[in-house]
This record gives sequence, structure tokens and C-alpha cells, in this order.
Amino acid sequence: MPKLGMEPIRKAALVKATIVEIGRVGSLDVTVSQIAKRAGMSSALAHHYFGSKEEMFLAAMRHILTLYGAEVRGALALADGPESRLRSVLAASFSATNFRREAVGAWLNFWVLAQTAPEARRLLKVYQRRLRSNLLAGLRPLAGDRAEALADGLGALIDGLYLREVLKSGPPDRAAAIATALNYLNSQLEGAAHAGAAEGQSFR
Amino acid sequence: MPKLGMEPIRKAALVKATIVEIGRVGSLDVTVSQIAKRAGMSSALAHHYFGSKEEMFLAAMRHILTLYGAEVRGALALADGPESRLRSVLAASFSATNFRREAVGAWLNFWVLAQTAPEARRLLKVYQRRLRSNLLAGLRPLAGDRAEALADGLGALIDGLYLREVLKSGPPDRAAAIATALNYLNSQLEGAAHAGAAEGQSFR
DNA sequence: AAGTTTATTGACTCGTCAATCAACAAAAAC
DNA sequence: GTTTTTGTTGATTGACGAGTCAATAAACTT
Repeated sequence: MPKLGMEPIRKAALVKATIVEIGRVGSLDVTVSQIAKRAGMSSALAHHYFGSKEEMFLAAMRHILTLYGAEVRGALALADGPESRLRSVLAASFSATNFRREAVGAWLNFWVLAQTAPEARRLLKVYQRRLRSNLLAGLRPLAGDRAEALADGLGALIDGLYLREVLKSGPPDRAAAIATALNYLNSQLEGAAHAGAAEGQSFR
Repeated sequence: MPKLGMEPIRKAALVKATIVEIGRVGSLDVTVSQIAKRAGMSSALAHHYFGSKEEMFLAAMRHILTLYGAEVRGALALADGPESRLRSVLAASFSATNFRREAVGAWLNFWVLAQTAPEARRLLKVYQRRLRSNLLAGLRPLAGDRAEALADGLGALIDGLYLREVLKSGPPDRAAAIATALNYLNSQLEGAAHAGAAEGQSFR
């Protein structure tokens, strides 16, 4: 039966299966055998293609980030004007895709993994930088030099809202999350309009 | 050597050791033997007092939440007036304690655990409800009927800021996190003032 | 003093799992 | 048409780990 050119197909199947299994179990405590079985092959073959379980996890994480990136790009392509761009980023961040069990499991566990696996941390940083840059593109025309601060706050708010929606029992309310984020934006932008230029908000 | 009344002492030592080990390893992938060794006893004794590893995790989570609760209460005791109360909650949420390696490991992994362990989810809900109620106490005098929405947003923002500070490389910037949260508050309250709702003054 | 409760551990059971290997099959290259 | 490359797995290795248990010992009870 051995057809050639199996490698990409097998790898893709394993990545998908890895994400599904992590979502099913809710932790990184999944066995290579489970993953391989779901992907329709022996565990030996999984090792053959990925070398180690950790490599599988990292490939899965890359895949999740790629999906998210594609979703953002897709939404941005239809946007015109800064406000529309911001809305697109929010829509993508709170898309139904990101609330599927697999995606949730992946994100939560990748945060844990990022604590100790340098490559995972690197990937997470890539995601955050991209999100930040997308937000900035929409914010700069609206907020000028306050854009940086707003982007940081909004980025954190997005993560926090996601976390809460995901951990609460019952179905997540994506619209409410988006509304809260938009509300943050509106009030910050109104504030800038009233105050005129930037004013140093000194903490402490 | 068997002195009596060891149970609470042993349990406390185990809880502490559990948290330390989770922080050290960065995941829930710690063995009972590791924990017991750090707590200065045999793994059999750990099982004797806690029955299972899961019980140890839950006890550790309860302990973390208790510590956090105590910190908030302590800060609130010194506060006078709504603004001061809000500030206290923020200070406690971003206290140095919460950024120690053990606490970080605990929080991240408890989020993961909350996906599947009902008791963990319950505990997390208790934390969120308490945070929300503390925020509301400070917000209601300032924001009136908008307090609920603000508390939800601020709660998510706190979690999100914590997540970001914790996952970025380098030392966390607690002051920046507090500043961002205060900035959120200010702009939301100013918005309310303009809209003619409750009387809200900006505080910085 | 005999019996009960509490504290404590080393040794053991039973299972699991990541990773390796030998071996087999088919296509491609020579 | 033999050799090499690619695909594939069952069986095995080697390690580790959660939870149990029997045994030992000190303290409290009666």
C-alpha cells in the first residue's frame, strides 16, 4: 500500500489529531498513541515523522497560529478604513473558530507550555506582535501617539475577555466580548478627543 | 518520633510543596514523590493525608485563592472611599506575590485544570465573583448603573494584563499593568461624566 | 498492661508510555 | 533486476509513577 509523498499528509493528519486530542483531554497529557490512533496510523509512524511528542505540540501550535493569522488576514482584506480594520481584528479574535473545544484547549495549554518551552514562547510572541501591529494600523489614524498605549491595553483586554468567556460555564457570548472591547475603544477615543493631546497618566 | 497532631502541619507542607513544584516544572506534570520529597516526607505519607494527587492540586488551588483573598482584604482594610478601594484591588491583583514563579505556575495551570475539573472551575468562579463584587463596591458610587459593565470589562482586563506580563520574557512591569487598568477606569468614568450619568471624577 | 489510634516508611504492584528496532512492502533509481 | 529510498507496523525496551500494604513505633485510652 505504501504510496509515496505521504509525509505532508501524515504530518497534517497528526497535527490535526494532536489539537483534537488536546481539546478532548483538556491538557497536554495526551499520549502519542492516542494521537496516532486518531490520525489513523501507528504510534511508531508518528515518531518517525515528528521525532518526539514535543515536536508534535509545537507543530500543532504553529498550525493554530497560522489558522488565526489567516482568519485575521481574511477579515482585514474586506475592511476599509481604520475603524473597520479594528472591527475585523476583533471579529477574528472572537470568531467561532477560536471557541471550538480544540482551539480552547490549544490556547490554554500553549500558554502553559510557553512558560518553559522557548519555542512555544517565541511563537506566542509572534502572535502578540502581529496582533499589536494590526491594532496599531487601525489605531494610529484615530489616536495618534496614544495608539501604542491603546493597542497594549486592547490586546490584553482581548486575551482577558477570551479567557473569561472560555472558562465560564455555558456557551460563550462572543458578541458580548466584542461589545466590551468596542466599548473600551470608544471611551478611549472619546477621551482623547476631549482631552485633546496626550496627557501623562501617572500611575502610582 | 511520631508526635501527634501532625496532620495539619504535614498537609500545609504538602500544599506549599505542591505549589513550589508546579512553579518549578511549569506544569501539572509533577510527581507525588517530588512533592513529598520537597515537603520532607515519603510519598506514601502524602497519599495517606491527601488520598490522591488531584486532591493535592485542589488543596493547592484553594490555598492560592485564600492567599489572594487575604491580600485583597488587607489592602481594602486601609482604603477609604471608592477610588481608594479600586486602587487597592488593583494593587493586590498585581502584587509581587502574584508574580512569583510559584503563583504564576499555579494560576496558569489552574486555568487549564478548570477546563475539566469541576471543583477547580468552581473555585475559579468563586475568585471571579469575589473580584467582581469588590470592583462593584468601588464602581457603583462612581459609575452608577454602568458599574456592572465596567466591572466585567475591568475584570477581564486584569486577567489579560496579568497573562501578558507573566508570559513576556524579562521581569514583569507591574506598575505598567496598574497604569493601564487605571487608564481604562479613567476614560470610562470620564465618558460617564460627559454622558451626564453619575458624577465621576478622574483619579490618577 | 493491653488495646487503640496516629504517624511513618520501604517495598511492591500494576499500569502506562515515549522511544527504538527489526522487519516487511512498494515504489524509484540505476 | 538489483539496490536504494520511502512508508509502515508489531513487538520490545526501559523507565517512571500512582496508589496500596504490611510493618514498625510512638503516643493516648482504659
